[in-house]
Amino acid sequence: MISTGTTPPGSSTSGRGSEHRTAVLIAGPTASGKTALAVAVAERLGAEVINADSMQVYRDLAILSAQPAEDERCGIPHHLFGHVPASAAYSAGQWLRDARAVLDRLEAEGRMAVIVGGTGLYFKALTEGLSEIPAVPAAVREAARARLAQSGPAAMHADLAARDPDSAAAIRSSDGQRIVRAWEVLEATGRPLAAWQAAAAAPRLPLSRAVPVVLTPPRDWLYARIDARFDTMMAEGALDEVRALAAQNLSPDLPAMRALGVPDLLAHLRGGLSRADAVAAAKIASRRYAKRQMTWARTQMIAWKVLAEKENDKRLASIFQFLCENGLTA
RNA sequence: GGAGGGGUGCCCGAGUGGUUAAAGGGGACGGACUGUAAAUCCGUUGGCUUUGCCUACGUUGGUUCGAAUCCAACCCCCUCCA
Repeated sequence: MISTGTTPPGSSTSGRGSEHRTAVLIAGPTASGKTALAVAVAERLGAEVINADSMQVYRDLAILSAQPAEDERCGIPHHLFGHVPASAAYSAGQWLRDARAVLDRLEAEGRMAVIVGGTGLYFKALTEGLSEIPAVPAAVREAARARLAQSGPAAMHADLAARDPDSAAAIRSSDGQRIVRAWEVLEATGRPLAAWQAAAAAPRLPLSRAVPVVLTPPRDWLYARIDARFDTMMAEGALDEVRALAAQNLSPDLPAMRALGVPDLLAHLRGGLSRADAVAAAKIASRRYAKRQMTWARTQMIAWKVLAEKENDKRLASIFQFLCENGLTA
């Protein structure tokens, strides 16, 4: 019940000195101002910043994923930004392992972490746990994808249902991506995905040990910022970034190749779309993504503290008030 | 000035007499979500006093039991000829 703006004194979140919170979690839609807020919080706490954004991990997407530039980091150590190549298919599981390693080190040093990003699933994995599932060999993954491409989602779903009814029942027959996932796990491990997921894993950082905040700025304000920011990205060389990506000849299925703006700018470079149309399409895709993020915040981050204001100093004040209530001072 | 084409819901666009509040797409809005999650997928989208009523296919009028669909006039847009 820390989701109601200002937490009244004496509520369940205060006065329990035994639990100490080791990280500030900052989530929110794209272009909501998370990066600047994270640095400001980290500065005051002597903390280090950890990325929780599925696209900012790719070094080839510095501009398009809006990774903080050197001067924006204000000398504070940043982790898991641009640490993997676009040719890699990163994942929530991989992120959780990477984040765990950084958190372990920071905790050993008695230092706090500010974990910031827009990927709801990553935060969920961190705070609620992610089932331990063996890695699926690349050959199996490719075979599963090939099967989807050939038979289509409905037929593959039917095949899955025959072999693994439990997993299939939880997936729509139109959801190719999840069907493939269930299929490849079954193929690789001989055990249904649903069975693996039924075994809960202990979360690395339960919410009770963190200060979780979600930014939920007014939508009109956000959408205007998204548009303006994409124009800035274009001015900063987004097209060159995509050109460099194209030169690598990567599979279009790779996560980095599907980052917001990449498919549209790629289409433009190949002549299928005017620059103006590509930019417009990228902005629309970004707004739709922001909307999904807000839905996630509203429905999945029930216990998070909601920061609806758009001014950074007000956001900071709310966060530090929350910290004080929990016996932490900057 | 002449010939032809066209004006449809927030936008694009199908529809040429009834089963059309009007296909499809886009946008917008709502939602799902345990390893591609900036992904993938689902729903809603004229109004209301909601088994019905009202408003709606450029405008006005007409034909018809019945019109977005046929006719007339007018307004606007595009192409070609002068």
